[in-house]
Amino acid sequence: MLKYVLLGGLSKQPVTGYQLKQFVDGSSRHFWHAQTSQIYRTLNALETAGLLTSEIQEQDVRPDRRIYQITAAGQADLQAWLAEPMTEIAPTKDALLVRIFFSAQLDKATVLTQLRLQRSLHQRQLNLYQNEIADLISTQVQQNSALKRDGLLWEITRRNGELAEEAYVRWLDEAIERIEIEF
Amino acid sequence: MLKYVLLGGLSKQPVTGYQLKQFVDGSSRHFWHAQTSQIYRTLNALETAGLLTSEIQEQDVRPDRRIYQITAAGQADLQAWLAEPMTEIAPTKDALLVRIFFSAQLDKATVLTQLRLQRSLHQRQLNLYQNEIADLISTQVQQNSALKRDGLLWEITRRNGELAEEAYVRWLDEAIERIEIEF
DNA sequence: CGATCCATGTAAGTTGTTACATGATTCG
DNA sequence: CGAATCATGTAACAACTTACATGGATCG
Repeated sequence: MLKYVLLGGLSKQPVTGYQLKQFVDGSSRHFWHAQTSQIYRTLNALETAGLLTSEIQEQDVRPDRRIYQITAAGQADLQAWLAEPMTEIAPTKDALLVRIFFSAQLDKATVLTQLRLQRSLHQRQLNLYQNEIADLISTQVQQNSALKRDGLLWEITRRNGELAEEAYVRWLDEAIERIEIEF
Repeated sequence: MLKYVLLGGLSKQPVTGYQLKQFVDGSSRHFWHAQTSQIYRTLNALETAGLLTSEIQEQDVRPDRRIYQITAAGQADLQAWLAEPMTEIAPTKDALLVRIFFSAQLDKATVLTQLRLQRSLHQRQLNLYQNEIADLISTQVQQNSALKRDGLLWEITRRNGELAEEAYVRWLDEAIERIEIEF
């Protein structure tokens, strides 16, 4: 799966591993993430498989860098994967839900502190989607009109994050209220 | 993390690996899941660490089974973990969002088919939360009044699934409409 | 009589995390 | 002058997935 995130990130222009890491920490952070070490290992595997090539670009000021470029085989693999119908829904792994589910022995104050802290974190994430990320996408599209089709998809992806965080914050508010009264 | 799901599943009564697998495929499915093989391996590790013990129970009709029981050390470890404040939000990994983000080269019909299929799957999941899972929790609590505190937490966890799926379906409806018009 | 349930695991492989390692440049 | 940014990786470990393996009992 990281494979396709990287191929996707390379599908527009050749970039470095470092730039892909920034993509994974930035734009793609809310639907896929990875550590630097894993990115470089996956890039090596993709190069071995012939889905991308790389070459070193020497630089005077900054350290030399390795530029990765997607091959025709890589593009074909990516497009085939993108078109594959998904017959399942994405599984969730959420440590907060695990904790809540088993928290019957904890005292009320501990549970409430946990939920309130999460509320502030998710509220901040919601603001990020509504402001910084929304602005980023619209400036990107305005600067390059060739990205109109991409821009729509980025906006749709962003909107998923916004709606998901909205629902999560609403759920936390509900949960806090119920715990206060019934726990 | 699976560690705590298993300790949590064992915190009420001793059960078998098979029953834990059913728990992981059932009630805990929407916040944590695992394969059978991983469950048995993790149970071994937990036993080695002294967080649980096991003994074989012979059965006439059915195959013999190994019953796992949490130790005092296991209970302490679990409670300490439950009380730990979470300073980050759960990261998302969603292959549909990866696909949508990079789908600019695909044709409209393929993208719409993808989204509509996902809509039907998430709608079904939403119904599950609203009906089967809600009923399951309320019958469990009615049958055993000692589970009132647990029942509230289970219900809160279920409600997270319901709100999340509601938001996801709403997002898919929005996305389908925008793609139909603007893509 | 075939599918499903009960019940437990091993082996091999892939994916992901954490820690470590290096070193120049630019910004405040 | 210290922190952050640019830039790339290795090593070790932990977590997770997929495939394989077995075999009786029950249900439709």
